Amino acid sequence: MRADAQRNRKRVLEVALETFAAEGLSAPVAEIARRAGVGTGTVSRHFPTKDALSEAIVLHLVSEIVVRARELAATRDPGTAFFEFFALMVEQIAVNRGLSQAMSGSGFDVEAVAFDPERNLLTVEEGLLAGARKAGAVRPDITRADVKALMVGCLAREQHALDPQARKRMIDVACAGLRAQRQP
Amino acid sequence: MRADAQRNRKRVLEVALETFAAEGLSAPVAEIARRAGVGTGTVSRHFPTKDALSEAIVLHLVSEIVVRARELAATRDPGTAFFEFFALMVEQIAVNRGLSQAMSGSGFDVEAVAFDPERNLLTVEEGLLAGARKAGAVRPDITRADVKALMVGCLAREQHALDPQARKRMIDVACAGLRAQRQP
DNA sequence: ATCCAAGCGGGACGAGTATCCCGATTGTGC
DNA sequence: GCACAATCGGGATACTCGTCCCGCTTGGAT
Repeated sequence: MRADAQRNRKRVLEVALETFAAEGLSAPVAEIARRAGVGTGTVSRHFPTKDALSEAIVLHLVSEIVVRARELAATRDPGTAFFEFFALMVEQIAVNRGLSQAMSGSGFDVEAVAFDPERNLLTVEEGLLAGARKAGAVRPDITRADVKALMVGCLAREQHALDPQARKRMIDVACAGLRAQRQP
Repeated sequence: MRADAQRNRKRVLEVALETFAAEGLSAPVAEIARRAGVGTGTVSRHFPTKDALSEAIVLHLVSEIVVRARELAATRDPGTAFFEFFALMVEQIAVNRGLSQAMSGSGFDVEAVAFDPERNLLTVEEGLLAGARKAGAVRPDITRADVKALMVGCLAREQHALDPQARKRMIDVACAGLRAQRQP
């Protein structure tokens, strides 16, 4: 691959990351091209479709989160690891409008991307959840889908106010719900 | 208004309700016209824009929910009233894809519609929440936006499985979080 | 039965967007 | 330097929708 092509590819990726984070997934490809200082043709040559572009970005972000999740799993007791992971996910995704949309379902399928063997977020997540369940830190009937749904709830909170205190409160409420035993 | 015009208006409203519930808010107007057996012109004459159509529908649904919420407020103790209202909202909205989208923010503004004086969902909701807070049934720092965010979370759960048991569990988890006191 | 305005159907139009294509340009091996 | 293939830019194309318009139809009052 020619050096300029490599530069352009990297630049498009960076700009797309920023743009999707700021404007959401509906940002036009032409806008990304403009900001990156290239033509639309250059974008679509490197990433044949818009989905291919978003996937490349998400793949990168997910792989970063997986690293931090593994650290948590290794250095904390099961309960703490799980709840810190929950907060970490929400904090990371909350500042990225594109990721929020993807999580909330109005976008492409994050799960499909997350199945990539080397970066398997799902496995780490399941491991953290299983550990927390076993340690009695979360109710035994909670599933991964429940956890994700609560994350989406925390992210939805951002629509009303970008108040960090409100975000913390939501995370706290969600975690309290996961922890509590079933009501009699 | 001529009798046939009245009939058509009603039919369009009914079909649009079903269609938005089943397909979501992105269902084309032309599709609604087709199902209603009328031309697109007929739809846009009765409802000048697509938003006007969705608003008419939401207005109707909200007014129904408000009636039931007022009943709850009148016949239950504050805590029970609030939690049953929470479950009621989720159950009602979960079966309507259009409403779910509107709640999750990827649509028009439900809050604006809900401000309609005679059908003020917000007031009832705030009243139920205040009552529950005062009775010590929910943590004192919870706001209406927090409650809505948790509802969105419960609705997000539906994307993975339409399992009624999972829905109940999510509602239970969310309510437990609202109830619990802040972690030390 | 007649008339005519209210109402209707559905095609025209325009906006927004992703994708493809091709003539112009530029990096790179020799 | 030179040649040429890889790469680029951005206009052309195709598609989906919402909204508007206009010639035809029909309800309902007389």
